Amino acid sequence: MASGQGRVLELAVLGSLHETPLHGYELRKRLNALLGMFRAFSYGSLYPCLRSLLARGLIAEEQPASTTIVGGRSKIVYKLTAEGKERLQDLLTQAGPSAWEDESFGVHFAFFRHTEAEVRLRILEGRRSRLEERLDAVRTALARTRERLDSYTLELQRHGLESVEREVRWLNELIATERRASEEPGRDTTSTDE
Amino acid sequence: MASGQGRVLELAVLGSLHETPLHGYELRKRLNALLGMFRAFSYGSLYPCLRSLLARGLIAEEQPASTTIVGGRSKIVYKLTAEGKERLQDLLTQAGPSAWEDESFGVHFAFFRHTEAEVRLRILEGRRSRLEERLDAVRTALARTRERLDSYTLELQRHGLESVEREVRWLNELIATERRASEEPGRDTTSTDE
DNA sequence: GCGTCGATGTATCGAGCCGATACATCCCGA
DNA sequence: TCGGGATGTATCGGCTCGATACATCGACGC
Repeated sequence: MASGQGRVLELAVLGSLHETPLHGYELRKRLNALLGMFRAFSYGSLYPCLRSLLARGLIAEEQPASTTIVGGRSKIVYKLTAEGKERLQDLLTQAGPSAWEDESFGVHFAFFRHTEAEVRLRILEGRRSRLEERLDAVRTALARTRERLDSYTLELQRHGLESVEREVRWLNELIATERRASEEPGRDTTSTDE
Repeated sequence: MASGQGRVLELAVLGSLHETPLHGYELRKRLNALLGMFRAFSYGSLYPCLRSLLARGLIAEEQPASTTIVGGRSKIVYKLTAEGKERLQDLLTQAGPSAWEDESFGVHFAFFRHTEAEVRLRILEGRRSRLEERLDAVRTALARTRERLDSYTLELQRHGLESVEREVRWLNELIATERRASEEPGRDTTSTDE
């Protein structure tokens, strides 16, 4: 168990490499463009993660192949191995708290294309109850202390509450869409695999 | 420099204790109610922080005082020292990137009541440019890869973009309000100190 | 030709922070 | 009376970030 390595980053890397082989620098750029609004991975976590994945045989270095030896600029291109693809499918199938917490939800969502419809639905719903829990907690706390709060604190609470409420509405729409798509006779959005 | 201890948590603790003395458990509850929507501090960072603050003389243990010795339940109540108040004023005056990043902005905002009007304005504006930077980056990246993206990724981007745009509009309103208040002749919102 | 500046690229280190966990006490209801 | 849930303090392993170091490449002016 010495690796651990934070399932989120692992999923993000595996998922990205599933599309096309990449080297570290480019991988980071893609990831941060993909998730730009939610999080930003740093080299300090990316490189250790790549090393761990390499050691576990989930990714492999791609030979420069006679064609690409132009400059000779050192560049290590990684690609997914068969085991890596299995592991990716595994991670994509997991619909637990680790899929709908703040830091991980975005990453899971970003790869929904490769996720089964049923799992998508469970993650969406899990995310929604997570947010509703938080909403309840804050609303309760707020009700007990409303008088004592100054206008800035109040405004912060109001803004936070509103943002989360909006995300819940967003999730509601997504869930409805998913339900409609899965019940619809003709079309199947799942597109079995790649 | 052995302490460091993450200025954000330090500010949060000092700011909370400025209102009233508290013990760890209660402190955490207040903090997480105050910032519920944005972050949640854990004991794993809170207690080390308290220890560090104690060692630096910024907070002190409060004697149970003859009145409160009812149960005898071990409980360590901390209060701000004079040095602690100075340090708090110091932290509240800092308007640097450390004040408007994702993790810290909420905390700074929560204590705006104790912050000078000028500093408030600079933090608000700093936060806004930070978000606008991010907006630019993502929009640029999006424009270059739009065709290649599946509908889920696109939806994620759209939602993220929209959320950040909303926060920018919120900041715009706050900034306008601040400006109006500071230019207004009669009222002064700053309320010099406690 | 020559310097240099910014983007590309790999990599590590210190330090902060979280989640899980352990342990103890108090109080309330079945 | 007994167990569970809130209160309360505390630590540990391990992940992650920000800063930093180092090297090469291409383009630009001069």
